Amino acid sequence: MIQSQRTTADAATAAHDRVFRALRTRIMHGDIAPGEALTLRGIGREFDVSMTPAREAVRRLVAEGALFLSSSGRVSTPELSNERIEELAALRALLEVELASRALPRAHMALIDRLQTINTSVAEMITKRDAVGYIRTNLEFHRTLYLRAQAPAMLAIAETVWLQLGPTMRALYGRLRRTEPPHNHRLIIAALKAGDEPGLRLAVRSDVTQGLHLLTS
Amino acid sequence: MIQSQRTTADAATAAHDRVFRALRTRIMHGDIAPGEALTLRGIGREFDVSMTPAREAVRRLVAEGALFLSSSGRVSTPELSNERIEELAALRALLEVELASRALPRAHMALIDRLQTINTSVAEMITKRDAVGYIRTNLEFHRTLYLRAQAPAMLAIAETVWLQLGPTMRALYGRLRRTEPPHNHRLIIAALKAGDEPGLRLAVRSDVTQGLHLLTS
DNA sequence: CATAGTTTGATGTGATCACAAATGGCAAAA
DNA sequence: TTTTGCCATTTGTGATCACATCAAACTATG
Repeated sequence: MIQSQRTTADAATAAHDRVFRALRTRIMHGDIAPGEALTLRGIGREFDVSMTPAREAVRRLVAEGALFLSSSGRVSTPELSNERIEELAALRALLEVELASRALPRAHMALIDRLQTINTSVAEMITKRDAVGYIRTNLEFHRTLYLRAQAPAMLAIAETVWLQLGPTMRALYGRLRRTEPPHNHRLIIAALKAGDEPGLRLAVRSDVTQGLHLLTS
Repeated sequence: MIQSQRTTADAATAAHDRVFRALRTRIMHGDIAPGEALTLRGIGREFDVSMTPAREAVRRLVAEGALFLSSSGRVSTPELSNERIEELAALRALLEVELASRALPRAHMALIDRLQTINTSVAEMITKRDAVGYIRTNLEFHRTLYLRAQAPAMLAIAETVWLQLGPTMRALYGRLRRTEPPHNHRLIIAALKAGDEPGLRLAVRSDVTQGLHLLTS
């Protein structure tokens, strides 16, 4: 087979973008362990593309902080120091409290219903001890809320923070053995219903930083 | 000439990284106007590399939001809407107030002296009406302060925001005809000297958002 | 003169190749 | 047994090419 590339105007996305999106979702959801190595040829083989699109996807992910590039050019998921984890958690708190606060005046009943539905899934993942599923549904909960903030740049930055924390969160929650339903999520929903901004800010901050406390202990 | 690539262990940085850094600095400092188009072959010709490193550099910059990628793959600097500018300014305020606050307890006299020196350059650029020089020295002022916060992830995100605002700031300050010295910078320095955290937060916020007000008016 | 169709040049994309460096395993020596 | 040196394989990098697409200039037609 020679030169059977997809055309750019194809219904399907360009190859490098397809690879990029797939890897990004995988990393954000914690499918890949911290420190796990990736090779360009390996990525190319998996997605049935040459090294070129694989390299471009990797470059984008490195730029987002989702992948770590060693001095010799080898790529792997990052192994975060405790200081870095604390800093990223602080960033989440800073950004997500602001996003939630901006979403509050726009949060109508339909949104709250949807959040409650997602929250059911989150609880289900916890009881099933499905770490990846928990991370995925938990992020979906947060993203659904923040989309209402109408702040795309801020949301994009929050997502890159999630991305950097992805592999570490997986390793963290994978070790965790708890079955409590998501208490803070219910506080968030309650504050949304009540239009209670200080309560909402506090609930979001607690939800975001609770994972950190589990680590330092 | 065939296969005369630099080796990765060379003293010189890899080609794609060299191109990336050069373009990034250019964009952040406002050397490139909003909406200006770039071509891979053009970049390659300018830096004397092939399309491959040029493409990788562009991919990284697109991932950082420094460049806009049209649906047909053409790249250009972004033309920001007013909403986007306001959002990015809000992000700057959020992040930089936090960074300054974290730097405050670590700010010793040597740092303050250096900030004052940089501030002299800033004032000089203003009187010379050198827009690019003003942006460069102004960012140097902020970066010098925030480096003391010991929060690399947060500083990195603040820099990507600067990057996105680069071309627009240039267009903005280029139109601007003012010769006032940087008042807010002096407030920042005074607050640092006094160890006055609320004053510092306010001064940083004012400094960051004042540019916005010049736009909306 | 204006507008629609056409064509030519420019541009991005992905595949493939040659090369240098790094990595890991293996063997030989202490 | 441990350590050191060497070699083969793997891996990233950059150049080059063929191709599809796009944009702009140009031409023909009304």
